[in-house]
Amino acid sequence: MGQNVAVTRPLTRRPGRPLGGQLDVSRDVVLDAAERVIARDGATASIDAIAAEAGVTKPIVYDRVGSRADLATALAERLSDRMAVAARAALDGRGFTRLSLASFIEANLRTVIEHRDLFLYVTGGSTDQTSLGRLVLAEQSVIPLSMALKNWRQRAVLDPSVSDSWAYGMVGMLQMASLWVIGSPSADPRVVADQLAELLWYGLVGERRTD
Amino acid sequence: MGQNVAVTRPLTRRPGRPLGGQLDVSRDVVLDAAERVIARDGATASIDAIAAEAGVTKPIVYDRVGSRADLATALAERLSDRMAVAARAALDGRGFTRLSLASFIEANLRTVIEHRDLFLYVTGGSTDQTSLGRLVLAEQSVIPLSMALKNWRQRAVLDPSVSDSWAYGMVGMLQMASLWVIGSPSADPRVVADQLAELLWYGLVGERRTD
DNA sequence: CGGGGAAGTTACCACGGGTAAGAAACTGCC
DNA sequence: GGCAGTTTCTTACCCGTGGTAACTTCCCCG
Repeated sequence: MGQNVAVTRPLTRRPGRPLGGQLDVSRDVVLDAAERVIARDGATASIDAIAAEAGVTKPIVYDRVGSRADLATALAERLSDRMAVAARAALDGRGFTRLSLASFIEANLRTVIEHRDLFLYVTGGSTDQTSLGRLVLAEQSVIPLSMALKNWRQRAVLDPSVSDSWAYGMVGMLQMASLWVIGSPSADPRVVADQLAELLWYGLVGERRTD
Repeated sequence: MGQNVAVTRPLTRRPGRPLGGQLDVSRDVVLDAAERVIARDGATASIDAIAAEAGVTKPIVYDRVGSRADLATALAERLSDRMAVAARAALDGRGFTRLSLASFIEANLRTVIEHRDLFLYVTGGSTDQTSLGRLVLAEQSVIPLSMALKNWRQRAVLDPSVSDSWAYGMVGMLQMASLWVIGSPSADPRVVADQLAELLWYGLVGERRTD
Protein backbone atom coordinates (compact mmCIF):
# COMPACT_ATOMS: atom_id res chain seq x y z
CA MET A 1 0.00 0.00 0.00
CA GLY A 2 1.15 3.43 -0.69
CA GLN A 3 3.01 3.45 -3.96
CA ASN A 4 0.02 4.84 -5.75
CA VAL A 5 -0.05 7.79 -3.44
CA ALA A 6 1.55 10.65 -5.29
CA VAL A 7 1.37 13.21 -2.63
CA THR A 8 3.16 16.07 -1.02
CA ARG A 9 2.53 14.62 2.37
CA PRO A 10 4.24 11.37 3.24
CA LEU A 11 2.31 8.44 4.53
CA THR A 12 3.32 8.88 8.09
CA ARG A 13 -0.03 10.09 9.25
CA ARG A 14 -2.93 11.57 7.42
CA PRO A 15 -5.37 13.96 8.98
CA GLY A 16 -8.76 12.94 10.11
CA ARG A 17 -9.87 10.08 12.18
CA PRO A 18 -7.11 7.57 12.83
CA LEU A 19 -7.30 4.05 11.52
CA GLY A 20 -7.23 2.16 14.75
CA GLY A 21 -10.72 2.97 15.85
CA GLN A 22 -11.55 5.37 18.56
CA LEU A 23 -8.78 7.04 20.44
CA ASP A 24 -8.89 5.73 23.94
CA VAL A 25 -7.84 8.79 25.81
CA SER A 26 -9.95 9.55 28.80
CA ARG A 27 -9.90 12.65 30.90
CA ASP A 28 -7.84 10.87 33.51
CA VAL A 29 -5.20 9.89 30.99
CA VAL A 30 -4.76 13.53 30.10
CA LEU A 31 -4.60 14.55 33.72
CA ASP A 32 -1.99 11.88 34.39
CA ALA A 33 0.04 13.20 31.49
CA ALA A 34 -0.30 16.71 32.84
CA GLU A 35 1.05 15.63 36.18
CA ARG A 36 3.98 13.89 34.54
CA VAL A 37 4.89 16.92 32.46
CA ILE A 38 4.60 19.24 35.43
CA ALA A 39 6.78 16.96 37.52
CA ARG A 40 9.34 16.77 34.73
CA ASP A 41 9.36 20.29 33.30
CA GLY A 42 8.18 22.37 36.20
CA ALA A 43 5.16 24.51 36.75
CA THR A 44 5.50 26.31 33.44
CA ALA A 45 4.26 23.27 31.53
CA SER A 46 2.24 24.23 28.49
CA ILE A 47 -0.88 22.63 27.12
CA ASP A 48 1.05 21.61 24.03
CA ALA A 49 3.57 19.74 26.11
CA ILE A 50 0.81 18.03 28.02
CA ALA A 51 -0.94 17.03 24.83
CA ALA A 52 2.31 15.64 23.45
CA GLU A 53 2.95 13.69 26.62
CA ALA A 54 -0.52 12.21 26.41
CA GLY A 55 0.08 11.32 22.78
CA VAL A 56 -2.73 13.48 21.51
CA THR A 57 -3.23 16.87 19.98
CA LYS A 58 -4.27 20.01 21.69
CA PRO A 59 -7.98 20.06 20.83
CA ILE A 60 -8.29 16.65 22.47
CA VAL A 61 -7.03 18.14 25.68
CA TYR A 62 -9.55 20.94 25.43
CA ASP A 63 -12.27 18.43 24.74
CA ARG A 64 -11.39 16.23 27.68
CA VAL A 65 -10.56 18.71 30.40
CA GLY A 66 -11.57 22.14 29.18
CA SER A 67 -9.59 25.32 29.51
CA ARG A 68 -6.39 25.80 31.36
CA ALA A 69 -8.29 26.99 34.40
CA ASP A 70 -10.34 23.81 34.34
CA LEU A 71 -7.16 21.81 34.14
CA ALA A 72 -5.81 23.62 37.16
CA THR A 73 -9.03 22.96 39.02
CA ALA A 74 -8.93 19.26 38.20
CA LEU A 75 -5.33 18.98 39.31
CA ALA A 76 -6.14 20.93 42.44
CA GLU A 77 -8.77 18.35 43.25
CA ARG A 78 -6.24 15.59 42.91
CA LEU A 79 -3.71 17.40 45.05
CA SER A 80 -6.17 18.28 47.76
CA ASP A 81 -7.38 14.69 47.79
CA ARG A 82 -3.84 13.54 48.40
CA MET A 83 -3.41 16.08 51.14
CA ALA A 84 -6.58 14.88 52.76
CA VAL A 85 -5.44 11.26 52.58
CA ALA A 86 -2.06 12.10 54.05
CA ALA A 87 -3.67 14.15 56.78
CA ARG A 88 -6.08 11.38 57.68
CA ALA A 89 -3.25 8.88 57.80
CA ALA A 90 -1.31 11.19 60.08
CA LEU A 91 -4.22 11.69 62.43
CA ASP A 92 -5.51 8.15 62.26
CA GLY A 93 -8.30 8.30 64.74
CA ARG A 94 -6.47 9.96 67.52
CA GLY A 95 -8.40 12.78 69.03
CA PHE A 96 -7.78 16.43 68.45
CA THR A 97 -4.69 17.32 70.42
CA ARG A 98 -1.84 19.72 69.98
CA LEU A 99 0.25 16.86 68.71
CA SER A 100 -2.28 15.74 66.17
CA LEU A 101 -2.57 19.31 64.93
CA ALA A 102 1.16 19.35 64.32
CA SER A 103 0.92 16.02 62.53
CA PHE A 104 -1.84 17.38 60.35
CA ILE A 105 0.21 20.39 59.39
CA GLU A 106 3.32 18.35 58.81
CA ALA A 107 1.44 15.95 56.55
CA ASN A 108 0.24 18.88 54.51
CA LEU A 109 3.71 20.33 54.21
CA ARG A 110 5.21 17.01 53.19
CA THR A 111 2.55 16.43 50.58
CA VAL A 112 3.24 19.80 49.05
CA ILE A 113 6.97 19.16 49.08
CA GLU A 114 6.41 15.85 47.38
CA HIS A 115 4.30 17.47 44.68
CA ARG A 116 6.22 20.68 44.58
CA ASP A 117 5.63 21.71 41.01
CA LEU A 118 2.08 20.51 40.95
CA PHE A 119 1.45 22.78 43.90
CA LEU A 120 3.08 25.67 42.10
CA TYR A 121 1.09 24.98 38.96
CA VAL A 122 -2.17 24.83 40.82
CA THR A 123 -1.69 27.81 43.07
CA GLY A 124 0.25 29.95 40.66
CA GLY A 125 -0.99 32.05 37.93
CA SER A 126 -3.98 33.23 36.07
CA THR A 127 -4.36 36.79 37.40
CA ASP A 128 -7.84 36.22 36.13
CA GLN A 129 -10.25 38.25 38.15
CA THR A 130 -13.20 36.07 37.28
CA SER A 131 -11.76 32.91 38.74
CA LEU A 132 -9.42 34.28 41.37
CA GLY A 133 -7.06 31.46 40.67
CA ARG A 134 -5.51 30.80 43.98
CA LEU A 135 -8.85 30.10 45.55
CA VAL A 136 -9.07 27.00 43.41
CA LEU A 137 -6.95 24.84 45.62
CA ALA A 138 -7.87 26.80 48.68
CA GLU A 139 -11.57 26.23 48.58
CA GLN A 140 -11.18 22.52 48.18
CA SER A 141 -9.48 22.53 51.54
CA VAL A 142 -11.39 25.37 53.07
CA ILE A 143 -14.85 23.94 52.71
CA PRO A 144 -14.30 20.67 54.55
CA LEU A 145 -12.10 22.38 57.07
CA SER A 146 -14.69 25.02 57.73
CA MET A 147 -17.38 22.37 58.21
CA ALA A 148 -15.21 20.37 60.55
CA LEU A 149 -14.42 23.46 62.55
CA LYS A 150 -18.03 24.45 62.76
CA ASN A 151 -19.20 21.04 63.94
CA TRP A 152 -16.46 20.76 66.45
CA ARG A 153 -16.95 24.23 67.89
CA GLN A 154 -20.66 23.62 68.16
CA ARG A 155 -20.15 20.43 70.09
CA ALA A 156 -17.63 22.17 72.30
CA VAL A 157 -20.09 24.97 72.97
CA LEU A 158 -17.87 27.58 71.39
CA ASP A 159 -18.80 30.26 68.91
CA PRO A 160 -19.06 28.52 65.52
CA SER A 161 -19.29 31.69 63.44
CA VAL A 162 -15.53 31.89 63.25
CA SER A 163 -15.27 28.81 61.08
CA ASP A 164 -15.02 30.52 57.72
CA SER A 165 -12.45 33.08 58.72
CA TRP A 166 -10.40 30.49 60.48
CA ALA A 167 -10.58 28.01 57.65
CA TYR A 168 -9.46 30.55 55.08
CA GLY A 169 -6.82 31.86 57.41
CA MET A 170 -5.41 28.48 58.25
CA VAL A 171 -5.36 27.35 54.63
CA GLY A 172 -3.56 30.53 53.70
CA MET A 173 -1.09 29.99 56.49
CA LEU A 174 -0.45 26.48 55.27
CA GLN A 175 -0.06 27.56 51.67
CA MET A 176 2.41 30.29 52.47
CA ALA A 177 4.34 28.05 54.81
CA SER A 178 4.46 25.43 52.07
CA LEU A 179 5.75 27.97 49.61
CA TRP A 180 8.42 29.01 52.04
CA VAL A 181 9.45 25.48 52.90
CA ILE A 182 9.60 24.56 49.23
CA GLY A 183 11.92 27.44 48.56
CA SER A 184 14.26 27.03 51.48
CA PRO A 185 15.47 23.50 52.00
CA SER A 186 16.93 24.49 55.32
CA ALA A 187 13.47 24.65 56.83
CA ASP A 188 12.51 21.37 58.43
CA PRO A 189 8.84 20.53 57.88
CA ARG A 190 8.61 18.86 61.25
CA VAL A 191 9.87 21.90 63.09
CA VAL A 192 7.81 24.31 61.06
CA ALA A 193 4.69 22.23 61.60
CA ASP A 194 5.29 22.14 65.32
CA GLN A 195 5.80 25.88 65.48
CA LEU A 196 2.66 26.61 63.51
CA ALA A 197 0.73 24.23 65.71
CA GLU A 198 2.04 26.12 68.70
CA LEU A 199 0.77 29.34 67.18
CA LEU A 200 -2.69 28.01 66.39
CA TRP A 201 -3.44 25.60 69.15
CA TYR A 202 -4.41 27.85 72.02
CA GLY A 203 -6.67 29.95 69.88
CA LEU A 204 -8.29 26.93 68.35
CA VAL A 205 -9.23 25.31 71.61
CA GLY A 206 -10.55 28.52 72.97
CA GLU A 207 -8.12 29.33 75.68
CA ARG A 208 -9.36 32.45 77.34
CA ARG A 209 -7.61 35.13 79.23
CA THR A 210 -8.80 38.41 80.56
CA ASP A 211 -6.21 40.12 78.41
CA MET B 1 9.02 72.99 7.89
CA GLY B 2 7.74 69.86 6.35
CA GLN B 3 6.64 70.60 2.83
CA ASN B 4 9.88 69.35 1.43
CA VAL B 5 9.26 66.02 2.99
CA ALA B 6 7.99 63.79 0.22
CA VAL B 7 7.32 60.72 2.15
CA THR B 8 5.09 57.76 2.51
CA ARG B 9 4.74 58.45 6.17
CA PRO B 10 2.84 61.56 7.19
CA LEU B 11 4.39 64.08 9.44
CA THR B 12 2.53 63.01 12.51
CA ARG B 13 5.55 61.58 14.19
CA ARG B 14 8.80 60.36 12.84
CA PRO B 15 10.87 57.71 14.52
CA GLY B 16 13.90 58.50 16.49
CA ARG B 17 14.45 60.89 19.26
CA PRO B 18 11.59 63.33 19.66
CA LEU B 19 12.08 67.03 19.07
CA GLY B 20 11.24 68.28 22.49
CA GLY B 21 14.43 67.26 24.17
CA GLN B 22 14.80 64.43 26.53
CA LEU B 23 11.72 62.51 27.56
CA ASP B 24 11.12 63.22 31.20
CA VAL B 25 9.69 59.93 32.26
CA SER B 26 11.10 58.61 35.46
CA ARG B 27 10.63 55.21 36.94
CA ASP B 28 8.04 56.57 39.30
CA VAL B 29 5.99 58.02 36.48
CA VAL B 30 5.81 54.59 34.91
CA LEU B 31 4.89 52.98 38.19
CA ASP B 32 2.15 55.54 38.73
CA ALA B 33 0.81 54.78 35.27
CA ALA B 34 0.91 51.09 36.03
CA GLU B 35 -1.15 51.61 39.14
CA ARG B 36 -3.68 53.66 37.24
CA VAL B 37 -4.07 51.06 34.52
CA ILE B 38 -4.40 48.26 37.03
CA ALA B 39 -7.00 50.18 38.97
CA ARG B 40 -8.90 50.91 35.79
CA ASP B 41 -8.56 47.69 33.78
CA GLY B 42 -7.99 45.12 36.47
CA ALA B 43 -5.13 42.84 37.26
CA THR B 44 -4.73 41.66 33.68
CA ALA B 45 -3.15 44.94 32.66
CA SER B 46 -0.52 44.48 29.99
CA ILE B 47 2.79 46.22 29.62
CA ASP B 48 1.56 47.80 26.41
CA ALA B 49 -1.37 49.33 28.20
CA ILE B 50 0.87 50.64 30.94
CA ALA B 51 3.24 52.14 28.41
CA ALA B 52 0.35 53.81 26.62
CA GLU B 53 -0.97 55.21 29.87
CA ALA B 54 2.43 56.62 30.68
CA GLY B 55 2.61 58.15 27.21
CA VAL B 56 5.66 56.17 26.21
CA THR B 57 6.50 53.06 24.28
CA LYS B 58 7.20 49.63 25.60
CA PRO B 59 11.00 49.66 25.56
CA ILE B 60 10.92 52.72 27.78
CA VAL B 61 9.03 50.75 30.34
CA TYR B 62 11.61 47.99 30.17
CA ASP B 63 14.36 50.52 30.51
CA ARG B 64 12.85 52.23 33.51
CA VAL B 65 11.49 49.32 35.55
CA GLY B 66 12.79 46.13 34.00
CA SER B 67 10.84 42.99 33.32
CA ARG B 68 7.31 42.26 34.34
CA ALA B 69 8.54 40.53 37.46
CA ASP B 70 10.51 43.62 38.39
CA LEU B 71 7.41 45.70 37.86
CA ALA B 72 5.47 43.44 40.18
CA THR B 73 8.21 43.70 42.76
CA ALA B 74 8.23 47.47 42.59
CA LEU B 75 4.46 47.64 42.93
CA ALA B 76 4.62 45.16 45.78
CA GLU B 77 6.96 47.50 47.57
CA ARG B 78 4.52 50.34 47.19
CA LEU B 79 1.62 48.24 48.38
CA SER B 80 3.44 46.86 51.36
CA ASP B 81 4.56 50.35 52.27
CA ARG B 82 0.96 51.45 52.30
CA MET B 83 -0.01 48.49 54.40
CA ALA B 84 2.72 49.31 56.86
CA VAL B 85 1.59 52.91 57.07
CA ALA B 86 -2.01 51.90 57.62
CA ALA B 87 -0.99 49.38 60.22
CA ARG B 88 1.13 51.88 62.09
CA ALA B 89 -1.70 54.38 62.05
CA ALA B 90 -4.04 51.75 63.43
CA LEU B 91 -1.68 50.78 66.21
CA ASP B 92 -0.43 54.24 66.93
CA GLY B 93 1.74 53.63 69.91
CA ARG B 94 -0.63 51.54 71.91
CA GLY B 95 1.00 48.45 73.25
CA PHE B 96 0.58 44.98 71.93
CA THR B 97 -2.86 43.83 73.00
CA ARG B 98 -5.50 41.63 71.55
CA LEU B 99 -7.33 44.67 70.38
CA SER B 100 -4.32 46.18 68.67
CA LEU B 101 -3.71 42.88 66.94
CA ALA B 102 -7.24 43.02 65.54
CA SER B 103 -6.68 46.61 64.45
CA PHE B 104 -3.49 45.61 62.71
CA ILE B 105 -5.24 42.85 60.81
CA GLU B 106 -8.18 45.04 59.94
CA ALA B 107 -5.91 47.75 58.62
CA ASN B 108 -4.25 45.20 56.38
CA LEU B 109 -7.55 43.90 55.09
CA ARG B 110 -8.85 47.36 54.36
CA THR B 111 -5.71 48.35 52.53
CA VAL B 112 -6.00 45.31 50.32
CA ILE B 113 -9.65 46.01 49.67
CA GLU B 114 -8.79 49.55 48.73
CA HIS B 115 -6.12 48.38 46.31
CA ARG B 116 -7.93 45.29 45.23
CA ASP B 117 -6.57 44.87 41.74
CA LEU B 118 -3.10 45.99 42.66
CA PHE B 119 -3.08 43.24 45.25
CA LEU B 120 -4.25 40.74 42.67
CA TYR B 121 -1.64 41.93 40.19
CA VAL B 122 1.14 41.68 42.70
CA THR B 123 0.26 38.37 44.25
CA GLY B 124 -1.08 36.70 41.16
CA GLY B 125 0.79 35.12 38.43
CA SER B 126 4.13 34.21 37.07
CA THR B 127 4.28 30.46 37.80
CA ASP B 128 7.94 31.15 37.43
CA GLN B 129 9.87 28.72 39.50
CA THR B 130 12.92 30.93 39.70
CA SER B 131 11.19 33.82 41.34
CA LEU B 132 8.33 32.09 43.14
CA GLY B 133 6.15 35.07 42.44
CA ARG B 134 3.88 35.18 45.37
CA LEU B 135 6.79 35.52 47.76
CA VAL B 136 7.41 38.97 46.29
CA LEU B 137 4.82 40.74 48.33
CA ALA B 138 5.09 38.25 51.13
CA GLU B 139 8.72 38.76 51.95
CA GLN B 140 8.34 42.49 52.13
CA SER B 141 5.97 41.93 54.98
CA VAL B 142 7.56 38.83 56.37
CA ILE B 143 10.99 40.24 57.03
CA PRO B 144 9.99 43.14 59.25
CA LEU B 145 7.32 41.06 60.90
CA SER B 146 9.77 38.31 61.63
CA MET B 147 12.24 40.74 63.12
CA ALA B 148 9.59 42.35 65.26
CA LEU B 149 8.44 38.99 66.48
CA LYS B 150 11.95 37.89 67.27
CA ASN B 151 12.78 41.01 69.24
CA TRP B 152 9.56 40.90 71.14
CA ARG B 153 9.82 37.22 72.01
CA GLN B 154 13.37 37.70 73.17
CA ARG B 155 12.40 40.52 75.48
CA ALA B 156 9.49 38.45 76.75
CA VAL B 157 11.81 35.51 77.41
CA LEU B 158 10.01 33.29 74.96
CA ASP B 159 11.50 31.06 72.30
CA PRO B 160 12.42 33.40 69.41
CA SER B 161 13.15 30.64 66.89
CA VAL B 162 9.52 30.54 65.87
CA SER B 163 9.67 33.97 64.29
CA ASP B 164 10.19 32.89 60.70
CA SER B 165 7.52 30.22 60.65
CA TRP B 166 5.09 32.50 62.37
CA ALA B 167 5.81 35.45 60.12
CA TYR B 168 5.32 33.43 56.95
CA GLY B 169 2.28 31.77 58.40
CA MET B 170 0.64 34.99 59.49
CA VAL B 171 1.35 36.73 56.21
CA GLY B 172 -0.14 33.77 54.37
CA MET B 173 -3.16 33.88 56.61
CA LEU B 174 -3.59 37.56 55.91
CA GLN B 175 -3.19 37.15 52.19
CA MET B 176 -5.72 34.37 51.95
CA ALA B 177 -8.14 36.18 54.17
CA SER B 178 -7.72 39.25 51.98
CA LEU B 179 -8.40 37.22 48.88
CA TRP B 180 -11.50 35.82 50.47
CA VAL B 181 -12.78 39.15 51.68
CA ILE B 182 -12.14 40.70 48.29
CA GLY B 183 -14.20 38.05 46.64
CA SER B 184 -17.14 37.98 49.02
CA PRO B 185 -18.49 41.39 49.88
CA SER B 186 -20.61 39.85 52.58
CA ALA B 187 -17.55 39.36 54.74
CA ASP B 188 -17.02 42.30 57.08
CA PRO B 189 -13.33 43.16 57.50
CA ARG B 190 -13.88 44.19 61.06
CA VAL B 191 -15.44 40.90 62.03
CA VAL B 192 -12.94 38.83 60.10
CA ALA B 193 -10.05 40.73 61.66
CA ASP B 194 -11.43 40.18 65.10
CA GLN B 195 -11.89 36.49 64.50
CA LEU B 196 -8.39 36.04 63.16
CA ALA B 197 -7.02 37.96 66.11
CA GLU B 198 -8.90 35.60 68.35
CA LEU B 199 -7.28 32.67 66.59
CA LEU B 200 -3.76 34.04 66.81
CA TRP B 201 -3.65 35.91 70.07
CA TYR B 202 -3.29 33.17 72.62
CA GLY B 203 -0.58 31.42 70.67
CA LEU B 204 1.27 34.65 70.10
CA VAL B 205 1.48 35.61 73.73
CA GLY B 206 2.71 32.22 74.68
CA GLU B 207 -0.05 30.58 76.57
CA ARG B 208 1.33 27.30 77.79
CA ARG B 209 -0.32 24.11 78.74
CA THR B 210 1.01 20.68 79.46
CA ASP B 211 -1.23 19.36 76.70
C1' DC C 1 -24.39 2.13 -1.33
C1' DG C 2 -24.51 6.71 0.13
C1' DG C 3 -25.28 10.49 3.43
C1' DG C 4 -24.74 12.37 7.99
C1' DG C 5 -22.62 12.65 12.31
C1' DA C 6 -18.64 11.48 15.33
C1' DA C 7 -13.90 12.04 16.21
C1' DG C 8 -9.47 13.82 14.99
C1' DT C 9 -5.89 16.63 12.86
C1' DT C 10 -3.94 20.64 10.82
C1' DA C 11 -3.51 25.17 10.60
C1' DC C 12 -4.49 29.22 12.24
C1' DC C 13 -5.54 33.55 15.27
C1' DA C 14 -4.76 36.92 19.00
C1' DC C 15 -2.09 38.62 22.32
C1' DG C 16 1.52 39.24 25.67
C1' DG C 17 6.34 39.55 27.12
C1' DG C 18 10.58 40.83 25.44
C1' DT C 19 14.19 42.58 22.10
C1' DA C 20 16.84 43.93 17.89
C1' DA C 21 17.60 47.26 14.53
C1' DG C 22 17.20 51.80 12.92
C1' DA C 23 16.42 56.95 13.15
C1' DA C 24 16.77 61.40 15.07
C1' DA C 25 18.89 64.49 18.16
C1' DC C 26 22.69 65.92 21.10
C1' DT C 27 27.89 65.98 22.14
C1' DG C 28 32.51 66.88 21.70
C1' DC C 29 36.46 67.16 18.94
C1' DC C 30 39.39 68.86 15.43
C1' DG D 1 31.61 74.66 11.25
C1' DG D 2 31.43 69.92 9.98
C1' DC D 3 31.53 65.19 11.34
C1' DA D 4 31.91 60.88 14.02
C1' DG D 5 30.09 58.80 18.15
C1' DT D 6 26.76 58.39 21.67
C1' DT D 7 22.40 58.76 23.64
C1' DT D 8 17.63 58.05 23.49
C1' DC D 9 13.93 57.05 21.55
C1' DT D 10 10.58 54.44 17.98
C1' DT D 11 9.32 50.96 14.92
C1' DA D 12 8.99 46.50 13.87
C1' DC D 13 9.63 42.25 14.92
C1' DC D 14 10.18 37.38 17.31
C1' DC D 15 8.40 33.68 19.92
C1' DG D 16 5.61 31.04 22.98
C1' DT D 17 0.95 30.13 24.69
C1' DG D 18 -3.97 29.70 25.20
C1' DG D 19 -7.72 28.83 22.34
C1' DT D 20 -10.41 27.74 18.04
C1' DA D 21 -12.08 27.16 13.15
C1' DA D 22 -12.08 24.41 9.28
C1' DC D 23 -11.34 20.38 7.12
C1' DT D 24 -10.61 15.22 6.76
C1' DT D 25 -11.48 10.72 7.67
C1' DC D 26 -14.07 7.01 9.46
C1' DC D 27 -18.16 4.58 10.97
C1' DC D 28 -22.93 3.58 11.20
C1' DC D 29 -27.48 3.33 9.77
C1' DG D 30 -31.09 3.58 6.59
